[in-house]
Amino acid sequence: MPSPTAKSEATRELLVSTALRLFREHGYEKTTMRAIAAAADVSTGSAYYYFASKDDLVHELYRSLQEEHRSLALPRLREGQNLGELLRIVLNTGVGVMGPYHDFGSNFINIAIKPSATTSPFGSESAVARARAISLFRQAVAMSRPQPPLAIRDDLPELLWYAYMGITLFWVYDSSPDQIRTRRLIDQAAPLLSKLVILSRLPVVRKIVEDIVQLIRGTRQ
Amino acid sequence: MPSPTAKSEATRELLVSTALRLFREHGYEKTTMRAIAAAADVSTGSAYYYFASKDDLVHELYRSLQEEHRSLALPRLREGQNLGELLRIVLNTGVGVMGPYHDFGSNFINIAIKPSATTSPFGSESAVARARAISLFRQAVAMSRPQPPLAIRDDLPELLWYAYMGITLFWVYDSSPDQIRTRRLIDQAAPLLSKLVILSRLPVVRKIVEDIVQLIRGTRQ
DNA sequence: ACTCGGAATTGAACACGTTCGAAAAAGGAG
DNA sequence: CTCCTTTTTCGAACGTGTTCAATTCCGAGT
Repeated sequence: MPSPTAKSEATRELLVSTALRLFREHGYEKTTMRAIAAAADVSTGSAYYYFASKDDLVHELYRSLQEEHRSLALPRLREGQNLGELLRIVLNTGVGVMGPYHDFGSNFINIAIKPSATTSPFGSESAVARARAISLFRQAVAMSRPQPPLAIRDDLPELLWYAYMGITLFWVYDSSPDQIRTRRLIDQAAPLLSKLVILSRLPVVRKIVEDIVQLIRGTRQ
Repeated sequence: MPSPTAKSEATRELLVSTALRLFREHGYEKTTMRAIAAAADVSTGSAYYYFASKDDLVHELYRSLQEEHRSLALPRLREGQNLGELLRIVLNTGVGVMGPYHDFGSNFINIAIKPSATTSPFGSESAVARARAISLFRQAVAMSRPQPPLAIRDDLPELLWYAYMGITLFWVYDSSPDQIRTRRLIDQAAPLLSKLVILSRLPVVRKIVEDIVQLIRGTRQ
């Protein structure tokens, strides 16, 4: 894709929308590159002209879900709620959005985990996407009353995002109908996380929390 | 593999050792099933007679590493050390054993993450392998002085194993030479975890810790 | 209007993981 | 030994993701 713009943008979009539809309708494995290309009335070679790999197409789904998560969650957050409730909303909205794709949740992680590519939630190359995901938690933290202690306020969103990653992992393995167990986990974990934040005010605890924050910061290179 | 024993056991072992060698020498992707079969002087079909998939072969590597981790770590643990030091040893030994395979660390996770198969560290089907991994931490906990609070002693090994999984994830992304950053992380995190355990004695903290333990237990179904 | 150069498209081809039907080897019972 | 079943081996073949040389398309410069 050398030139910045062109009417081939339409082809690209068509491929994305086709791919996402097939992913939703037939799952990850049944949706072959040939099938996507055929459904979009282009050759397989053309599909590869726009997307470097099948994973790259899944990456589009990933971004799409992230945006949907954001646009669904933000309006549900009300200023002044306590952190636990806000977290509950953000997390539940998250698994709600992912729900239709539960059957290939593991493929998500497979792709997300690769240290290469822009998809990985951890790799340095996806710092932008990660920051955007974390900003959702930052918003929740900012809206919460009472406000979390200043000492951790800046790092809390990232920590909460890590927790979200853990819950996502649980979700992948959750074979209960409608992933009801994940919902229960969230309902319990959200207020718990909130309590932990409050706890960090305690003088004894604060020392260690500061150590932990330092540790996390250290991992950022 | 219907019959329990046979001299075909030798063929199986040959395939395993060949595969592990090629994995070590050429990495994950360069080591094709055809290459493994050829190096073991059998047909690709035969390789599939013994192993359902390439992942299955990686699973053998996984188990091999786990045993090596165990047999290297256990003799290094001394009764009476504090938990932080014991943890440091277990964790460092772990990443040490994995070291030679760092280049396909992500493949490990890819395979481990699949909700199917016996490989997954979380899936219910690999309860045995997971229990064995956790037992290494149980040993460390049992040897530590002072002993962790009774309230969490039983669940602590599993929690520590989760921490180990997190560190492994960090290790996968650690591109520093010899994964030195992961070593630093371990050296900091181990005493920190130990301090957290001590903290759980505090009356205020204990309540929440009990909630967390309940939560973890709940996730076990 | 013509040419030219890059953008876009194509379908065949490759390598890989995996499957499969059939054949060879290995036992075991008579 | 012979027959029959079971285990083991084989290699061709399939479907997939991906690559690539070749071709067509299209717009800008003259």
